[in-house]
Amino acid sequence: MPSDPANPSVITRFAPSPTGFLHVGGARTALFCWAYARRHGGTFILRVEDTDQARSSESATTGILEDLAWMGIDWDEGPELALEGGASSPTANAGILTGGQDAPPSKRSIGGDPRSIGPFFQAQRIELYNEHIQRLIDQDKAYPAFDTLEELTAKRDAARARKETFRYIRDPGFDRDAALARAKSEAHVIRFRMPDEAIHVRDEVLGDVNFAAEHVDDFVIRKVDGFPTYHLAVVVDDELMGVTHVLRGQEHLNNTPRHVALQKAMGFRTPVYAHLPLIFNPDGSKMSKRDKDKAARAHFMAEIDRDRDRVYRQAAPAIDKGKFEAWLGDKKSQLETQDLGELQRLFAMSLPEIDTADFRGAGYLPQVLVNFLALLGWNPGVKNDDGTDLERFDAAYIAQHFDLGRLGKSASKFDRAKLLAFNADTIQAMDDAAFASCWASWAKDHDAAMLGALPGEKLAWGCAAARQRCKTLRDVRTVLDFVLVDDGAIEYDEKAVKKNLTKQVEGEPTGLELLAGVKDVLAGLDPFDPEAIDAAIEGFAEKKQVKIGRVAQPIRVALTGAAVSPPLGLSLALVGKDGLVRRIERCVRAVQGIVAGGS
RNA sequence: GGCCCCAUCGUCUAGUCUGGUCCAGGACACCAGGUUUUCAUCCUGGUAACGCGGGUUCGAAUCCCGCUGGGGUCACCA
Repeated sequence: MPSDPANPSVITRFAPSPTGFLHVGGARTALFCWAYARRHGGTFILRVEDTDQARSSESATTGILEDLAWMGIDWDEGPELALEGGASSPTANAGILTGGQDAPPSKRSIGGDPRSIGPFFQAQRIELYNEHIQRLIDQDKAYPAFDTLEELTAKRDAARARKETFRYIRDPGFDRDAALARAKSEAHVIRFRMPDEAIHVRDEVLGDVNFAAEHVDDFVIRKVDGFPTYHLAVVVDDELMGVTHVLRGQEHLNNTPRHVALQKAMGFRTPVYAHLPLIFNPDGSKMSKRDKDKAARAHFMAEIDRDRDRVYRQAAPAIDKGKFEAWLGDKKSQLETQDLGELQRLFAMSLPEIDTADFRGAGYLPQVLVNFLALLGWNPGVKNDDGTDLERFDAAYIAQHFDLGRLGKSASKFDRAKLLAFNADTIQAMDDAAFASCWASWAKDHDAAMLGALPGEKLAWGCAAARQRCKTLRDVRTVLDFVLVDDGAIEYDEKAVKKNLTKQVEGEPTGLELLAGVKDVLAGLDPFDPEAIDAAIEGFAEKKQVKIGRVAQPIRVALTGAAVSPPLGLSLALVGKDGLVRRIERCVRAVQGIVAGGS
């Protein structure tokens, strides 16, 4: 890893708050923080901002750490995460496919605390924050305040009614000693005494940004529950952990003057700031959990129109009926993430992907997501030999070339079609064996049914048959769906039957006749493998002096009900000889019935 | 509404700092052909953008101003 002499000790951090899954926006921030540290041979810290006691959870923390690791983002300092061993784990795959730049095989976990700067959970650092808060109070740079939430809300509403901006105004008759005495026995927050001066922020992406003094008020630095607010905690931790570069979303730009003022007041350094452009939905709205909720509701509304009872029956294992009804009935309500996840699995719905875990579940490859995310707001500015822009690269490339100078300023819309195309291209570039192992490890968690239907050599056949037809790992399910269908449950497409089985061509046998004929050839085949099957079908067509399509298409109809399937040899081998014979016989009977009934 | 940020094809963007090589390049999507026993893959070609108005200049996508539009933020959330 190249180290930059001008920046001998770059330290970056990603500091998620564990209130849910890792949002793609957060994932990109983490990626850039990681890449910047790697590029400069520096240190990347992961810190968990769990000062909101009510909303934080341990499971969310674990989920975020795992999603980062899945993308191949490893942190030098922070909570430890044990890596799954073995080449089949998603994490190991990420490493292999991104050029093996991740943890060496000997490294079984990421994180740690070599500099003794932890703990990395803010909830465990309360005393540290209190020391600094006390110092600010002692220096008269902060003070206790006793306003109730109701009072503040009332003032805010009043300001809004007057069409003015609410600013917290210190009581003109404020008496410091009295306030300190009162604070000993009364619930209170601590507010920072914002200096009466304009704040200048230098941002590596946006340039110079100035905030006039009157627009920043005395903000709370310690809540009534004793926990610090984000502003205080982030400033103290960044200083104590030696953070030199802060890369974060542009929604934080307006917080920066507060942080700079706090740093000045406490005698801290101001890190280099780089505010990253935001990421939106294609329609310009925010990418939020809500999108999933809305899509799911729309899906169910449509389904219920068709068959209400079936939907309720099918949903039953995932969600309480009352809860389900209440949610469907109230467009403003939102389902809990867990319930929504269960329903999604049960109904095999595809909902808009918002969180990293969504993309993982939908069958996107980690290196593709990383590539695509990097392109949202950054690009290497390099041409390929053929004159096209370089836009396909892996995490290792980003780690070697990422720089702040090439960050964009304007927000971008998340184009799933392009991500899908990238994913498809990457799958097309894999060989069948690599695809098979990649899919199998994914399917273990996300499509156990299909994995179970492909024992032994069928896994390789199935993946070879599906790969070229897949844009995501999940697509294997759609492509090979005919394998899972019961032999006796195939529904025949009318047009396909007419075109390929019953249509009469002067001087040639019908598809139905050819199908019946080829059945005997296939039934006697041993071994029943793709090569043998293809050879047998070819031989049969030759003997009957028809083009191969005249034989192939009827078989497809018998196999899948439609005139579409992966290559025949592979497809037939997947269903197996017995299944195939059953399907052909059933198809012949069904079509003969149609012919007899119709004439 | 106050404050702050942003503005090139439908979308992601190159080009903007260092004005001419740009009647603006690439990618995805879309459209039209071609290859293929089906589907898909694949190949070829095409449509398509400098938000508007003023400056500055011999010359502006590039510099300046205004307008318009979009976004962020205004919590004892982070």
